[in-house]
Amino acid sequence: MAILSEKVLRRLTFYYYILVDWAAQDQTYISSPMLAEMLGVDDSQVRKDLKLLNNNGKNKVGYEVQELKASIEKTLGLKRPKAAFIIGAGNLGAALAKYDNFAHYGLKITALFDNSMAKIKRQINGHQVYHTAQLMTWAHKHPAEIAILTVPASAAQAAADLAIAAGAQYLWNFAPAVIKVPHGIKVWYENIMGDFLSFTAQMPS
Amino acid sequence: MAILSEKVLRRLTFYYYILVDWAAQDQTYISSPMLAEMLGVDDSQVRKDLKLLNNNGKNKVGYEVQELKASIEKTLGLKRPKAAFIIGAGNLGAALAKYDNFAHYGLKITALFDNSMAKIKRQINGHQVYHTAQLMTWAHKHPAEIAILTVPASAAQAAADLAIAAGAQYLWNFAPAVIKVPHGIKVWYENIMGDFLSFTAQMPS
DNA sequence: TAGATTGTTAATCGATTAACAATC
DNA sequence: TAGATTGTTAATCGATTAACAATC
Repeated sequence: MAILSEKVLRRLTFYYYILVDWAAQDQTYISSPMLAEMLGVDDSQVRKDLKLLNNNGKNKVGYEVQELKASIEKTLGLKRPKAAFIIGAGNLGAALAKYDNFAHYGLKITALFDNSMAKIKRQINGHQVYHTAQLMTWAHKHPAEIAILTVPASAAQAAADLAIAAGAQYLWNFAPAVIKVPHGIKVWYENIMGDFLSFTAQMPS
Repeated sequence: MAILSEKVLRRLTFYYYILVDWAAQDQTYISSPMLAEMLGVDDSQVRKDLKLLNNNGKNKVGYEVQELKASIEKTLGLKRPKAAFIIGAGNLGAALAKYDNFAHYGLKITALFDNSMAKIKRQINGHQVYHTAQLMTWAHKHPAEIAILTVPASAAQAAADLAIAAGAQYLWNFAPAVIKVPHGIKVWYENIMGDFLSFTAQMPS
């Protein structure tokens, strides 16, 4: 299968949300114009996207809901287990550690790390919080390919460097900061504050 | 000023993060090749973006850091106060209510609302949690243009309908669900789970 | 001055939309 | 059958990159 663009992947997740809903309501088929209307995109776009996953629709009725759902699950790797540690045990880090839904999507949180002595030794939703100085040793015993960075902007680069040294190859960065990483390391900017700003920038002043 | 595309706005937030950092280090100028390198985009892209804000660079030295920072702050409306209520006082809602940084970006949380009796009457970071049945009355006295939806997917549509009835025109939706809204209402999908899925879909299986 | 940088136009690239024959 | 829908190609649209004269 060809590599899917970020745009396509993002739409796939929206199709998926809708399919989960339709499956729960025992709907058998869904058509491209229906999906298109719900997402606000063109229906030919939907058909193209689904064709990329080698799904075939039926004329007059559309696509089989269960089949399509399974196909997106496979493409997005929902069944593939992935381990991650969290650096930054503040509010956001804790919220993510409490978010049990991650497990449904294949993500397993191994532990949290923080610089603050006040936070270590606590447990959050069954996950232990350790001092960052222990991360290298921990990651050696519990390898994780993903690091979740929920630190302040000023600590983001140091956290990224540490995560990479500990073997993480995918950084999910929630800090409002641009970080520099070696070639081959992937960074996803979960730019919540930035998203908010671009959202509100649409408002009339 | 022309309406800025979502792509441009997103880049502006990244420039902003860098400028905050450079300003803190008392740097006077920054050039487009420097910004481009940090963001991984073309330098002509940077110059185009900055030109959209009517910023003028100086040959040989680049752009004035403080001036550019102020200009982006103005464009993104960081100084314009905006009120929001949160529907869903679970972990994510609580994390957002605790995130004091919002205030720096002009967002004021007025209150939280939840369906669960167990959660109401609590305070989170000084913000009161009320029952959703009280939202209409509350919003009448404390109008807010933004509603932050941090409910489970199954409750997303109902929360959206309620928020709109209460006068919100901008919905910041953290629930993994596609919602239907009347024309004129803006929705921003903060698709954390979806972002994670598109991120990990890049991984080799 | 020489050389780095801006501002801007033209070229390229990729994503979205339109259109329509084929299908059941 | 008639009509809704798929699958796919062509056309359009928008965003990114390349190129370079002008500048200080």
